[in-house]
Parts: sequence; C-alpha cells; structure tokens
Amino acid sequence: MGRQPCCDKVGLKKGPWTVEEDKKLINFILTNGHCCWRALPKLSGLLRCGKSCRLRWINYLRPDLKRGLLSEYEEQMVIDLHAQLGNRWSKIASHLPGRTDNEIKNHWNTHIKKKLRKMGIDPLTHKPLSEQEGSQQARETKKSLVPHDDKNTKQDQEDQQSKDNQEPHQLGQDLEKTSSPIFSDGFSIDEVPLLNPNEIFMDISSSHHHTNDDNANINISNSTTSPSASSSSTSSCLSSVLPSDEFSKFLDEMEILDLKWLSSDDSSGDTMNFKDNTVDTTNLWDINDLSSLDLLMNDHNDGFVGNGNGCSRMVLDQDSWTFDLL
DNA sequence: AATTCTGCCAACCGCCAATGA
DNA sequence: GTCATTGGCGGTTGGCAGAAT
Repeated sequence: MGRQPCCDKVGLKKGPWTVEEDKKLINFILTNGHCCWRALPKLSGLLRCGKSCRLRWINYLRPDLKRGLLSEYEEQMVIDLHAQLGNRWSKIASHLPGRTDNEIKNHWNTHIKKKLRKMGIDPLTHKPLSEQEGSQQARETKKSLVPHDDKNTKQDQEDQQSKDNQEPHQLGQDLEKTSSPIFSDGFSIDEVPLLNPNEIFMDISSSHHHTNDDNANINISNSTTSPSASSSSTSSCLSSVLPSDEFSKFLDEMEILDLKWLSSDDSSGDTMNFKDNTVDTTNLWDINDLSSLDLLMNDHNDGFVGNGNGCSRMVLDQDSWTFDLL
C-alpha cells in the first residue's frame, strides 16, 4: 500500500494567512521543526494543507528572509542568472541568500521584464529586440498561414514567448554541461562559488543596515568538512573570487536579514506589515518563541552562535538551524 | 467623490522527480 | 518492480492598494 494522501482538502482553509495561523506555524516549527509537512497541520492545529504550510514558511515566515525590493546588484544577478538558466527560479534564488524563488519570479515579472524591454532587450532571449525582428517576421509569416482571430494575436505572442522561453533553459543546460557561462560583469559562473547553504555563515547585527564596516561581521566561509562542498573547484570563498571592491559591494548590497522586530503598535488587521527590511512579527513571535530562537542561536554549533559582541552567527540552512533541535 | 484601471504579490494549482511502502 | 505519496518547482490567479479618469 502507498502512503496516505497529502490532504483530503475537505474542510481545509485557503486564502491569506491570519496572524493566529502564522503564530501557530512559527510556534510549532520553532519547537518541533517540520518533521514532515503532511503531518504538520494536524500536529500544530492548523486547518491547512501541508503544502500550504510549507509555502507559507518558506516564502514568508522563515527568519532568514530578506524583505524589500531587490537591490540593483541583486537585480543584475537575477538578469545574469536568468540569461544562463532561464525560468529556473529556485536555482536563481539559490544564488541570492534570503530571497525566495517566488519573490524573484514576481520581481522578474513585474519589474525586470519591463526594465529590459525599456532598454531594448528581449527579457526572454536577453538579446537586443531588433535582433528578434527577423525571426519574429518569420513567425508572423508562418502564423499568417494559420487562420486565427485578431483577438488571439496577443495570446499567440504570449504562447510563442513561452515557447521561446525554453531556449534559455536549453542554453543554460548546455552551458552547465559544456562551457563556462560568463556573467555580464566579467566573471564566469564556473568561477562563482556555488555555496551550499551550510557553507554560508552570517553574523546578525542588531543594526538596521550594514555599512562597509559592518561587513566585518559577515563571514562567508568555505566549509571543508562538507563533502558536498568539495564537489567542484567552485567552492572557493566569494571574497577570493570577487575583486575586493566587488566583494564589498556584494556584501553591502546584500543587506543581511534583520532580526529586529518592529513594535506591533502600528499593525492593524490580520496581515503583517513589512517596513523596509524589517518584519513586524512581534505579534507572532512571543517571548517564549524568542527564547526558543535564542536557544537555537546559542546552543548549537551548527546553528546560531553568539560571537561575544552582541552579534549572532546564523547558518543559512533552515534544515540545520531549525531541525538540529530534533 | 465615485468609479475604473493598473500594478503588485501572496497563495494556489498542477506537474514531476524522488522516495518509500 | 510497481504504484502512491511527498516535496519542490514554475505558471497562474485573486484580491488588495494606489493611480487615473
């Protein structure tokens, strides 16, 4: 016999999450981790599908998330990575600590696409739009042989775009297999350290934004103990790969997550407010939760580690930091 | 002031590879 | 070895907020 279905979907709640539900989810995961998403709703008393819980946690509640608009540097990273990988958002997101695939996908669709078109670049092929005209013309000729309604023209174009979108995928795959894709700012992806999450250590400061000086608190290190880390020659430190000024810029742009929670005084309604890069979740993380978090931060060498100067070190590996508890 | 339009984004849906009974 | 389930992914949508009319 196989397993039981993930959820029967009967009597399960859908739609926006309430503060109460968020609290329950955070409380449960902080206390127990997520042994398996399917069981989590029942155990935590949530009337949600496990899938929904997972999505909510990963895209919204995880404490290592960065909030706010993508910086210009992050945007450029997304564009470069999209040129190599196509719409593989999770792969792209894995290169941007604290960003989720959903967030990047949304940002791409709402901001970057427009920006690129404005610049005369086809967001799908990353080539100048003028170069597309020839092939576009051919498509139009081909299409004109097929009867269709005028109102479908836009849809047809969208469909064609979807097909075109496969090209970068293939390109990316080919590049992954064969050559070293080159970033527009001059380094090849082969030279970019494909860090595993457990290789990234970040010191969390209570300050809101990091200046270059604050970068001293950030330590992106190479874990020599991780077998996967030695899977390729790419596991060198970012700091050794990027020119020092680029590295500083990277660190500066990567405003590390801020665990300073705003007062809930100004929150209203059931949804949470985000201001800049801080998250108003004091109404979610009660004092016990925070002490749980403190435990996580201080009791596990692989998790959060106090560094004696008011900063805590965090491993950007949710599996490590939450589930070492188990 | 009321209505319509547009942009944004959280959340859902459906598919698929990996996993386990 | 087969098949059901899980977790993860990418595409799409619904609803809210602000802008435009």
